[in-house]
Amino acid sequence: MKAATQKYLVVVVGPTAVGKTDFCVQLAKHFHTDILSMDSRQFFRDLSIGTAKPSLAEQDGVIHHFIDSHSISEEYNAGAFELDALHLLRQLYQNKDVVIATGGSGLYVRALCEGLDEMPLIEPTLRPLLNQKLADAGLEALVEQLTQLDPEYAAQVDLQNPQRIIRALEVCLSSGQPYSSFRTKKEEGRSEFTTIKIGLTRDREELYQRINHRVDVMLQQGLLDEVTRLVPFRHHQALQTVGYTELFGYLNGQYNFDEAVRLLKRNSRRYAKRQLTWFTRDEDITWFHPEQINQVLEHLNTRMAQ
RNA sequence: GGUGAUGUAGCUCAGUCGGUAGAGCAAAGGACUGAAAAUCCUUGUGUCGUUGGUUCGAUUCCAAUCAUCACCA
Repeated sequence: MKAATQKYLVVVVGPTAVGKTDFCVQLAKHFHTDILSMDSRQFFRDLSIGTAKPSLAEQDGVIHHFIDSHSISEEYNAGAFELDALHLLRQLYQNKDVVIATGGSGLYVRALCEGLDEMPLIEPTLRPLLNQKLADAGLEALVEQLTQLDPEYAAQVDLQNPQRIIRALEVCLSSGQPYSSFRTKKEEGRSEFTTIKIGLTRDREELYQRINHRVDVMLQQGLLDEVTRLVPFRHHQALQTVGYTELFGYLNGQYNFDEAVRLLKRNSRRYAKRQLTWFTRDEDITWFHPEQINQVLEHLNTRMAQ
């Protein structure tokens, strides 16, 4: 019927180092289309080696969006990404039927595929204040404040997680309304395009070997130099990142270089585990091994014919 | 060949004056609505090297044996 005008977003997710980049470049070439990155750290121009950002050679002529799109001094977040990415997709769909989106940041993937609830603007001075209160008065004080402003949310959040509590308080204090009143979970979905989600995974042991090896390669490529250059910016949110924090610790003299490498590998493995925890919960994802490109193409054909 | 030490969780080790064991690291599982590569929660059963002996009962004592290490020849 309207198959000719149907638009598709092929979403490829998976843990770090599983092999998404190479896989997606192949997919993009097959569909003669672009890649939209959903990776919360590859946005930043000054973070390259440590984020395993695809080099120009690896991009192999395929246009990658949301890579090198921001400066580390910018505060970027999942809500802004949702708006920017949707805007870009509308442009791309003017002359493409398929776009590939890939990344490992679960919240950003959700923002693009499902959409986040609309939230009020936040008064930017609040977060520093609340962080100060956390340091001075402790978590209990924040919990108490939240219990008064939004008892409903207080009953369901992890009350031991300061970031969750502070975010909720930011919303409550900025808007004068409880955070929970905005969390309507209205299942927005996307009417403009059809999303097909592909998950890439490997045996845990194989994945961990790849992670360990990739860290060694990053170090050979000059990760330590990259991190050293970024020391003046280490307090930016963009640099609260695996690969950077461990080497900052070494440069600070907190431990020796071998220990930094050990921590870097370990934290990368743990990050991969967290990604898998997030993605395996998503029942819309169909899982493949990165070498199963032909099976994936078959799967996509079938889905697109429906 | 002799003497001594060691052999307990994936790794490094502690411990049980005989009542089947616990730390650190590693690891596993989970949560997640604008900080998300962030943040937070939970999780320790392992032939106590092997085979015998003593004992109501042995990982703990004794003997033999194997392995590893050190020293002496």
